[in-house]
Amino acid sequence: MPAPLISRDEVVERLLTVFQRLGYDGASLAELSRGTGLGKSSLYHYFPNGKEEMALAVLRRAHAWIEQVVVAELEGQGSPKERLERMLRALDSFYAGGKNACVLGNLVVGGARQLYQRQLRSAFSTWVEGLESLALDAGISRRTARERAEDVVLQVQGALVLSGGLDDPTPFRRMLRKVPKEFLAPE
Amino acid sequence: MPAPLISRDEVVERLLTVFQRLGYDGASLAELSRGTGLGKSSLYHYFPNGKEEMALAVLRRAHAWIEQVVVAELEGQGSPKERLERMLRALDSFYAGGKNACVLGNLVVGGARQLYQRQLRSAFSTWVEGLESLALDAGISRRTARERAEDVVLQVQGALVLSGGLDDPTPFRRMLRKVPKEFLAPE
DNA sequence: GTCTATAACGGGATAGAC
DNA sequence: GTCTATCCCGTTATAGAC
Repeated sequence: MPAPLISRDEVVERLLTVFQRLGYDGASLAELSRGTGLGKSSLYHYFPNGKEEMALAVLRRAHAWIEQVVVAELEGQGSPKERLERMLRALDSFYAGGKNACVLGNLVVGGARQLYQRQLRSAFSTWVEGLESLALDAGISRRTARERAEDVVLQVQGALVLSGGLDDPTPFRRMLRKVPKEFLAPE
Repeated sequence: MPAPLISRDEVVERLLTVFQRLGYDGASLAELSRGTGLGKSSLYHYFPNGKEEMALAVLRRAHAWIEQVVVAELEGQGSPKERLERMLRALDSFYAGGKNACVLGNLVVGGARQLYQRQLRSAFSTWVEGLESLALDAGISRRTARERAEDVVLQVQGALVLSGGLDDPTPFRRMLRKVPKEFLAPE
């Protein structure tokens, strides 16, 4: 039995980019096949439950990425400002400067919403809680910390929608500069 | 020839709620039929080019709503603060306190994005420009006015995504209270 | 304008060979 | 693990009666 040409993680990564572009309902098996370079049968070998399982794997991958990259940066070395800016740089790169959409945001739409509400909630919560911890580290009061944490995620998501709608990455880039000032402002 | 039971405007309005819930790819003709109470044939009577034309009509309706409700409130009577708050109340009612999604936001996803980029851009622009005018009225400098206007739309969209993802309308409600303070703050 | 029926197509999913 | 072939169903779309 020949070793797979690409790892399962790599497959999930590629599936993610398809769901990110097209959303759940828009991501046909044909596109998922094209995007991964695997035939449909191979996809079903990896994911016996089909598309539903693929999206689930993608959401788990997104959650892991939030934990291992986003939150990890927030909990890393340096001042709160430096840590926040490292997280924003990771987002900037992941979202290609505002040209890509957010998988989570795109999976909140349509058929996927009901199917994956728990996973979505969990992923967003992890992200918010990571930011909340950072705010507390920065000496922000407990109540304000939660609000500012939610505000960051809210502004990232909103910037992606607006930049997508205007077909112009400017709002996203401006958001990246604005967020640190607001997040760390004295109360 | 019997008069139609509901007006074309009413049909478009109902189509809008379906696209708002399910996005473009998720809105099947069966759902559009259910949502309007019209048979498929009747839908094709109103929209000979099918779903593509339905979504176009919905986007035109959304644009008209932005002009005739959102921007109209911004240009209405009263202080800038009052006018902004009237717009936010209109949004609160339209989005059902954060429980509904935004049609525009949901049509930025998937197959619809390429198809309707011009209309989306135009709708978002009208909204931003209405807010920009209000900011200028309120004595905000030209440069800041544009940024604050974009920030409002960005925060509305972000709040809808986050509230949708967390399945909790709290972020949306908090955004409604926060926006007027930021928008009209001294520079 | 609306209905029933149906064509034409694409989507998700499976079977079995290799 | 991957391929080819195929099935079934939902979806889009059209035709024609009323």
